[in-house]
Amino acid sequence: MNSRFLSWPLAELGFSYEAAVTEPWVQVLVDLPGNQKDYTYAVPQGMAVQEGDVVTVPFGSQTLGGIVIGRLSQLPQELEAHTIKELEGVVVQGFFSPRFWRLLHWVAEYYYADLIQVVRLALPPGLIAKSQRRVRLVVDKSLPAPESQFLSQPGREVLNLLWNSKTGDYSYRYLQHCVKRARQGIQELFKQGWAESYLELPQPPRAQQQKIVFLLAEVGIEPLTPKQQEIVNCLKQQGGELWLQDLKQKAQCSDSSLGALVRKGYIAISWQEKLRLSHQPPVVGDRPQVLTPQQELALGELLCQTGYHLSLLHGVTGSGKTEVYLQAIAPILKKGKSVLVLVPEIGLTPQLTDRFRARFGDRISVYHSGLGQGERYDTWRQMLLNHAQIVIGTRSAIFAPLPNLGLIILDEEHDSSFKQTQLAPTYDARTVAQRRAQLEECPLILGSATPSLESWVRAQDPSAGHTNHYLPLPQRVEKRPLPPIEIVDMRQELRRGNRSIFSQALQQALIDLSEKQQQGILFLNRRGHSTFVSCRSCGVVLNCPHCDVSLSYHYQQSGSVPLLRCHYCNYTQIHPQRCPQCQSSYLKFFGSGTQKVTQILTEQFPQLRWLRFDSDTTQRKGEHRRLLDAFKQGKADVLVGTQMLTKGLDLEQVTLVGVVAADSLLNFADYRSTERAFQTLTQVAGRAGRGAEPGRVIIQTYTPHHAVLGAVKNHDYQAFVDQELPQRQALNYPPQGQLILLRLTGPLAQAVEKTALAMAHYGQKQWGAGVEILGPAPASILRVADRFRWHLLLKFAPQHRPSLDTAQLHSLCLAGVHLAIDVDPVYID
DNA sequence: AGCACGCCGACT
DNA sequence: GTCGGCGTGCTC
Repeated sequence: MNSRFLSWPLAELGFSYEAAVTEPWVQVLVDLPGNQKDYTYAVPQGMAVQEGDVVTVPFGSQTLGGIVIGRLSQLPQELEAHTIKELEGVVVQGFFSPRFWRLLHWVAEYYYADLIQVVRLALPPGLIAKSQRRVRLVVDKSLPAPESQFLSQPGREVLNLLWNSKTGDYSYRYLQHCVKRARQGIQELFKQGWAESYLELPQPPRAQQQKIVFLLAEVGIEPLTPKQQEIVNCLKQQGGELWLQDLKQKAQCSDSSLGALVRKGYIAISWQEKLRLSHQPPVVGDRPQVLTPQQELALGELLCQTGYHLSLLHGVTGSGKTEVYLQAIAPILKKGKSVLVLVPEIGLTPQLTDRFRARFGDRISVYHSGLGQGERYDTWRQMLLNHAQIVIGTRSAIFAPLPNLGLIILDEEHDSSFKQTQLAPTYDARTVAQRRAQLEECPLILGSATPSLESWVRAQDPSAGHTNHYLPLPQRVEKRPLPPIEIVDMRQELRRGNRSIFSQALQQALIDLSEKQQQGILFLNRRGHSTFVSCRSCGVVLNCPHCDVSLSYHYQQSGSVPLLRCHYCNYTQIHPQRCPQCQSSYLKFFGSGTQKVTQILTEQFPQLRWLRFDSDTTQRKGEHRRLLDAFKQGKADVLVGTQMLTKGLDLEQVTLVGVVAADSLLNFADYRSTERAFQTLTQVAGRAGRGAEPGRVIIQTYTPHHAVLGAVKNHDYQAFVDQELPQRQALNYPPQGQLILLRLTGPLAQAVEKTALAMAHYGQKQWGAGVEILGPAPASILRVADRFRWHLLLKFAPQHRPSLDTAQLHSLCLAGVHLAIDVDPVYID
């Protein structure tokens, strides 16, 4: 008997035997790429199932893996009982530990996201090897072959194939690829009782395999349709073999057209183990270094922590935070526990991973979104093994399923890439890390030269008792000085007749650089050549057709076509010869980007060799590292780049840092702009003088008396806090108050605006006086990629956090309008 | 992911 | 009409 039949009467009569009877249905997140829904299954009698168990379920014609995300005592209304299938079996019990499961629930609740979206973050793609449907002969092969006149053509072909194979057994899929209308043929064999279908049990996860497509022939007997020809051409161009996924994307085709090609014998599809590319260059082993007294002090404090603790390691640039991490990790590993290290971007910090690897060897694994599928799966499997290890990863690695966690470290904790902005859940790895550390009862270390105000306040919070610690490292290692910072007033340069983008001081510093054979960095936060193009005759500015922003001018190299590109939606067009409005040929470029700076360098300082380091030049995988290695080996004198330069690069030979224009950092409109400007400038300044030679920093600006510049110049974090914190407190912004941003977007301006107004109206009634609603207001750039954007900002004291009814909010959205809920937003644009 | 379904054009 | 080709949408 089946538990469904036993349970129904109870449910219908409204009995609840909660303690004695487990719920008859479960919600299962099926392991399906891109699937957002959960599916309901019946629990067979005698099967003990819990949240977090990995199960196999029948799904369509296949058997798939999934994870139980909830139990149901009642069937959802829209489902009919007879459509519900039973769970097939439990593969692993207690796959997520109860505390990890609680973390996921907490994240879903805090960020107003569906549990399913959170669970997905913690699961690797291809959770379970899918079980295969197979067909095998059940006739005795020592007897003569069965009479096949009862069969149709496909039936005969299938029988033939099976008969001639050694085992009389093929996968359903293989038969279908070999034989036209194989389905029909197989059915006939079943009817005759000559064959049966069975499920190959799910294998324990094996080496990750992917489908690969081989080109067998360019010309064949059967003619091709244009679509098929296109696929063949595409495959040929790629060298005759390509991963199925890539081919489908490149040739824009579906599997039905590929199936046709297989039948015609042009291509073959098979499984192949995906190459794992994590062959890292070997690193020389290294040993713990002698610590400075300050490092010693901080480490001492960290080493005596047991249970949950939060420490802010506030170390100025070059103060040796990494060495403190390394020495804090060693005893944790000795105790047999694992360590999670989060960094903003793996690609930007190869030095950090190298350093860890040099110290701890193969106990390190790296986990981030840039990994290939197989690599990621392997790393993830590795993490489940219960031995002490270190995982270094980016934001999503905070959900790494490490059992027995002994320490979490967030390096460069101020970095905004720890916050997910667009996709739900809009989590902040810093916040999640704190919660996870509490649940795992382990210490958390936040490290930065420029801590976020939130973390700084939290670390000093007297009400937190003795769990919160502020650990300063105010000096650089080996008594190296922090570089002196000069603020240069560009208005005066102009008055003195210097129209160059380089001030006198910076020009002289660049000349010195080449004479002393030293290296320098030039920073500005604009890529491309010019930020906008305008017509001198009619004054028109060339704008993106899809966004309310100007197009940037990109000039790659002499010989290539100059382009106009939108930095918001990546729309690209060829730079026109003439003004599209008045046909004049006087188009002028304004605003400097990295390309223009390198161009001017070539003109004015031909002896200096430069490298450009921004998202245009580092798009290809491994390009970061290649550029940095080239620079380190002295193949260039100057590194010209954007924001990326600020992220923890440790380049010992750099003595000069020039900020070409600080103003674009100072003039942002949102409440964090001052904090961001302070962080960016301090970080980029910190790249200078990290080696034996002292450094020098030149910051060019049109607003030299801006208060932030004063704090940056004096390396004075406290001064920055003293200016900024009172302002935040006065207006109830974080860290005092809390924010939730409701982002509304849609293709129709009116619909978005109306929705925003309706939502504000609803909120006023619903959320009470403790919640201040700012807006609704159009975003600073109203239209991006043909979507209009409106915002609603909720501001409240932590105790007045509203409970948002997300279903209700979504129902307020007019047709085509999308709502994204961003809790603790970092950018409000 | 895989499979059915339905639409479309080419051919009996 | 029928068949193959091909995109779309559903799977508890």
